[in-house]
Amino acid sequence: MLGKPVRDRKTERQQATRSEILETAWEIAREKGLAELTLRDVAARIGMRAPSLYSYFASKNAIYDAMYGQAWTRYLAVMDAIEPTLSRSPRAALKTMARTFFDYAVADLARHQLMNQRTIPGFVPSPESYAPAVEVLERGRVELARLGVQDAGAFDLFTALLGGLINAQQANDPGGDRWARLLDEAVDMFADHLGLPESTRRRA
Amino acid sequence: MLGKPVRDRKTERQQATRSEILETAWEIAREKGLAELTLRDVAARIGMRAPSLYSYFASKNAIYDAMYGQAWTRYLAVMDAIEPTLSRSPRAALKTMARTFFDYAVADLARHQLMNQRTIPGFVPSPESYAPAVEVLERGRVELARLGVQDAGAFDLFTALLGGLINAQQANDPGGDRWARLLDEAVDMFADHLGLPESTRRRA
DNA sequence: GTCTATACACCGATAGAC
DNA sequence: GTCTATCGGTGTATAGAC
Repeated sequence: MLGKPVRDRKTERQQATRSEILETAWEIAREKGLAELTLRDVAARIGMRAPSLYSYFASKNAIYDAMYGQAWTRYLAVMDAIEPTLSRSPRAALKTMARTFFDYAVADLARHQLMNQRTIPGFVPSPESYAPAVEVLERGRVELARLGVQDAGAFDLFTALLGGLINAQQANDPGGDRWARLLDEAVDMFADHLGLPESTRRRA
Repeated sequence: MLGKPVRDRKTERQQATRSEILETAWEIAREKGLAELTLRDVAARIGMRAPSLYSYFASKNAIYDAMYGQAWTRYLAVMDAIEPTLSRSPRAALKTMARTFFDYAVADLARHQLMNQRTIPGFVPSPESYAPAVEVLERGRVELARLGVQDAGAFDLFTALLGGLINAQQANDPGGDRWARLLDEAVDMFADHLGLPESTRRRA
């Protein structure tokens, strides 16, 4: 009686192939656009035929779903990295959080579309992949509460403001900074509205 | 020698059919979603076959394009209607403008997707159809300038804020009012930031 | 002149041989 | 597990019926 091996080489191999598929999918999405991703294209780049992908993912949407989960999970890691640097000043911390999310969104159009827009017809993230997105939001909510922003409506206002700036930047000035350079001002506007300490800069 | 008739019955008929196609396309988009629109479906509902539509529109995207133009042109009419009611109070006028645009966007999901999002892969509005959208923006810019908001960045901030609220409402609480009820507060926040007269309501 | 039938290339997905 | 073959769907091009 030899018992079960510690490592399951088969599932390890399976996982490696899944990762390879996802990596290739991201690559194509960045090159050609998220919607232009095709199974035949993904398969060809890794030396397979399209139907073989169904051994690793149940459908094309399942691939999108895994990508969605990856994108949000990776952003959780980004949040972990910046958390220690969050200043004691509420405004500075708000600005860092906003800037970090803004930059992550703007850095990869395809990823941003998948994470924050409904650009793939019929795609709805599974609860499993949605979980990290919820956690990002929840961490943001907690962090803002810590900074003195406890009102639920205020948090909704903050996310809408941030999302609006990201969207405007991506849609109307991709690659530029027309809305990016308004980000700090927007956060100050929000902070002023809530009466957070420090700064009172206004426009003429 | 009879000269050219005053009315061109042929182009009249052609125009009528074009309108019928667009009307049907809107109907399907509202029923099934903008992306689920198919030429075969449109054609079937008006008693045609799909290829026949090519006598009236050069492509499917040309249909989307015409719809895009219609949506923005109709909003111009909405602006005409509310313009006389715009109060002398800058804040009240801002709120009316914001609320009007918000309601128009939220009233028809498919229309909003077409007007304000890039949800159709590969669709880019033609200059011709883009014109009314530009005019809406330009009128908004002029109106805000009249109210004392002359800074270009401030106008960009306003559009981003408004767009963010609309987007959040549609994406996260369709049919509800979680972000709709923040609209007046958001406008006040913006107005406060710019130092516009009247009101100073704050959150705790 | 309008509309249709046909066809093409491409897509996601499935069935079954190996 | 990967393949070939195929299905039903799409947008679209074109030849020709009436």
